[in-house]
Amino acid sequence: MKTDMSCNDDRIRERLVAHGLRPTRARCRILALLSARREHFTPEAMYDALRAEGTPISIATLYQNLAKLSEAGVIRRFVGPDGVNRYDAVTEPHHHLFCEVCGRMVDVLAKGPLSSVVPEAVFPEDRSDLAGWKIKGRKVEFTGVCPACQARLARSA
Amino acid sequence: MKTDMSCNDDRIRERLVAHGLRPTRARCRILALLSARREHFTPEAMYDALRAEGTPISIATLYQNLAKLSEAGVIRRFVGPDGVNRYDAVTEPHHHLFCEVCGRMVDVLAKGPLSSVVPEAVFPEDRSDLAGWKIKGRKVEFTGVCPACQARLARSA
DNA sequence: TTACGTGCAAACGTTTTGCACAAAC
DNA sequence: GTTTGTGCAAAACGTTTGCACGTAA
Repeated sequence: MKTDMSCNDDRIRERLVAHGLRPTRARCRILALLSARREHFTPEAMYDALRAEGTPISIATLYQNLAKLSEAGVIRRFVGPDGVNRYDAVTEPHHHLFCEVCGRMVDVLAKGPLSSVVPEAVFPEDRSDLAGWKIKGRKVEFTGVCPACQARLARSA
Repeated sequence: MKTDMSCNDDRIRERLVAHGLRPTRARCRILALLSARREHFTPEAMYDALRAEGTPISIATLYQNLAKLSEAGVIRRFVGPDGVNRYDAVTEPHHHLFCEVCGRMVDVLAKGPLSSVVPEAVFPEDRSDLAGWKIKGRKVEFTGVCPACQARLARSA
């Protein structure tokens, strides 16, 4: 029997409180969604997913909370190669893989010597371009076609 | 004496024709602008720059042509970490450096062993996440503070 | 009870589109 | 002469804001 209209997952609730945010209904739903799947939702996709789950929230509340959660550091905002805003709940450093067919974006948590993924060739000898800059972050973003889309394309070809 | 209202630079004209595009006034101006400076213009910045040069084009024409030129492969569209569309006329592979203070974006044409820029640490052993994907592109994007902004900040501190 | 969160509707800035006229071929 | 590009104004899009009401502490 569920009498509480707000957070029913203590893990989620605690994560919010630990970051100084009230564990409200909307925030719990958003954070639960982002934590459950290792997927990089767009605001639109979140709106649809929450509605499909039977816990719809208004689009204004969604945006307001995405901003709050990002500021507080509970989630992370970034922009995909298609220019669309995306969010994730992951805190470990990782990079992204973007499917140019379906637009899906997943994590690259990995892998091997970097040179096997990013050829040294694109990074020639001297580094004068970086001189004088204070580098604070670096991000590697891969673009390609996901297994599902490859299969679908092969079938229709 | 300039009687031709369209392209007066043969290099630019030829580049357009080689890509199957008519060398119209607007296209020549856009491509000339992007070729002249090694800068990554936003649509807004291009609109202002063209107007300042005395060769204004309508905002609709600008967007229409940025789309055409990108499709044809004459210029390249990408999205900065701030989510703003940017364009460049460079065809060689290179990466980008984004100043989080002033928003300026410049090329990183370079440099040294990749590991000196992107620590191997962020790329652990196994590569299973990439399994099944057809990787078509990779982009390294650096975020930081440019020399000018560092100096300005140091002065006001 | 007081501060804060929510949802609606309206506003916003950016990008796209429909259409008449003009330029390129 | 036919096809394509241009510019205006209007529309569409994703995101933000003002405000009245509801919820958390």
